[in-house]
Amino acid sequence: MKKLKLEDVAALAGVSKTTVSRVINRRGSLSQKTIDKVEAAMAQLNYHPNVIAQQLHTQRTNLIGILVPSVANPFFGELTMYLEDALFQRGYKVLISDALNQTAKEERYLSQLMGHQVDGLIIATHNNKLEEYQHANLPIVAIDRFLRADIPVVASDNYAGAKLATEALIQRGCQHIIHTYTTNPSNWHDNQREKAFQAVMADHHLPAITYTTAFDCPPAERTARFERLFDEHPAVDGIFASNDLDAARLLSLARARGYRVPADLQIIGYDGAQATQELVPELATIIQPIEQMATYAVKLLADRMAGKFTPTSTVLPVNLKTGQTLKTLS
Amino acid sequence: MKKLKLEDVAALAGVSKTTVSRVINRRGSLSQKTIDKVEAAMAQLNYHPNVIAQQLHTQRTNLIGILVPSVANPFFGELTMYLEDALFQRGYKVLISDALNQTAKEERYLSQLMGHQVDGLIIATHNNKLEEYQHANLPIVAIDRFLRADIPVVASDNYAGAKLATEALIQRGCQHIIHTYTTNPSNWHDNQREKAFQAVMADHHLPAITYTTAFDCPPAERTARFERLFDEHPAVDGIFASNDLDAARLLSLARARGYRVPADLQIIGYDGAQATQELVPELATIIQPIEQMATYAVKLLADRMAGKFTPTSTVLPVNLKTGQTLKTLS
DNA sequence: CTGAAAGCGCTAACAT
DNA sequence: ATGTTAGCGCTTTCAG
Repeated sequence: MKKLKLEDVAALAGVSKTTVSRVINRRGSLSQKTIDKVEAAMAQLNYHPNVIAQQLHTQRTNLIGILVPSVANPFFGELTMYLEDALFQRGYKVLISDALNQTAKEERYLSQLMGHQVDGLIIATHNNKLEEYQHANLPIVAIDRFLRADIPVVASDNYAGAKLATEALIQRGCQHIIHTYTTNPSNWHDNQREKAFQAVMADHHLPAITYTTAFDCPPAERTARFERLFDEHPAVDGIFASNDLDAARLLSLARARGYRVPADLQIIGYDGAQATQELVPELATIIQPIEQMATYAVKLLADRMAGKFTPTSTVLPVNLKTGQTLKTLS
Repeated sequence: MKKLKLEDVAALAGVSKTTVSRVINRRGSLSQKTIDKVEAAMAQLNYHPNVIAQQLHTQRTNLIGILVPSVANPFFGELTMYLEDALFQRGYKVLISDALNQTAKEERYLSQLMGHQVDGLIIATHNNKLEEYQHANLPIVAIDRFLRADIPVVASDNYAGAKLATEALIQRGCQHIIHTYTTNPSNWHDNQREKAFQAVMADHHLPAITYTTAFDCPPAERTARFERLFDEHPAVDGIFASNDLDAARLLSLARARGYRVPADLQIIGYDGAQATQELVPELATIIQPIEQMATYAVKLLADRMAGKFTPTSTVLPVNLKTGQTLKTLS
């Protein structure tokens, strides 16, 4: 099967390439007769325009690159799904890139994505080497992380969420609360969740204990770290884990050690991806508005691409989901 | 910031466009001096070649489209991650498309993917309208579903997996076993897991009870269906759920009804995605070799694109993961 | 209303 | 070892 060109259609329809192009793009003025002829010819040949050639001219690909740490993580999987859907509705297709916490891979990606292969970029990864696209005048939107002053950020209300979580534990009688969270290059200097945790604990005159793990820490090591948490704080009666995967891990470690949840120990996570809620329905958590975050990010990106004014930062509200890992308030 | 062309670099380096092109592609013979000059010029201008123009010439995009039901599902999220990684290593980028169980969306996608915007396609969705790409001479590989005689399939050993699951329950004393699975256009005529379940049950002279849900059944309705399962079969003592999300759902419904797991009721799921194992570590399941499935699919696609011979069907082995939802064998 | 011709930015013969 | 020239398939002035 040889490649069909505009010319082949033109020849069959007995018109010029220009006319066929006009019919395809519904541009200029055509007689109905010509339109019919051309469309018949296209159908007969099963002709599909060569998108690449079209793009060469318009210099647009209608492709949006999205960088995530890993779609295998339920939160980012769901985020990706909503991003993809929102972009699809605006006529864009999605070039996905799983950074897999590998800085090298992410950098290669960024450099490849330049040269106008994508019309825009949505970034949700941690370990960005900003220099790579420092000079790119590519519209970019970041999700939940500050990249550069001129890149708009869409995030959920991390401070309010962490406050909700911490207060939920305190209200239910916890005295010995530990906060676990993941450190990464984009939050080490300004972690809203940690700040809220510290502030709420201070308000209640409680000691604020914190355990951190690196963003690229492998699962086994992460478990070891949490085992140590229980070794060092056997009297812990409340845990606020900054993501649901860690919360679930802590929950099962605690049960294995004989803690009764929520009687001895209460646990609350963070994220609230749909799949997580279905898999671990008993887990209390802070639900981020994943769909809205995606929708806003796409809207912002579209505005940027259209050269419109965009807010620097967009914060969306979160929700507390109680569950059997928390006591019921009397 | 205006657009940089090969010509700008050539001018700065004091050579011709061709030479710059040769330097970029490391083709032909160049003097080291020229190479240095050109690379300095590129660096100074922060020049990135226009990928679209390159593609117009080669008629290849190095883009592979992948169609999945939803990356928000841990199994497909993980599959996507591995596919992406394997493709990236071969120099391809991934155009992702979440069918979201919407036939209409999937069809629009398929038609857009034609016109040589992607060099190949990996399909893991259920509701394909094959006619759409009937005429496309696009290399395609399917994952876990038969699409057409000339499209190679990569799948895990569904028959062996279901056999393992069913026998695990029987070995542990289950007498009243129910199999739940999802029906979709690609398995209604030949569901290996259901067949294995039927066969093993028959071998043991046990009644084979089956509950099905449609692939596009919303979560709430799915839960209702499972509630009915318990209403109609209160004496159920073993459940083999054909995916882990359903298994987890059944587990929590059962606990809510007062079943002790595994004393009264044993449950085993299917899929074994990493995230699921971390979130619900107690769940016994059949682990599909997701990474290998992805690797093979990519290898097959690469072979197809290279015009090489490829097997029609590739079956990969699965593993039983026991867990606290099964009794321990004495 | 339609066609001829000039590019879009790059690569690959074909010179030199 | 390097430059000149002719396209890749399409869109778009500019004529008619």
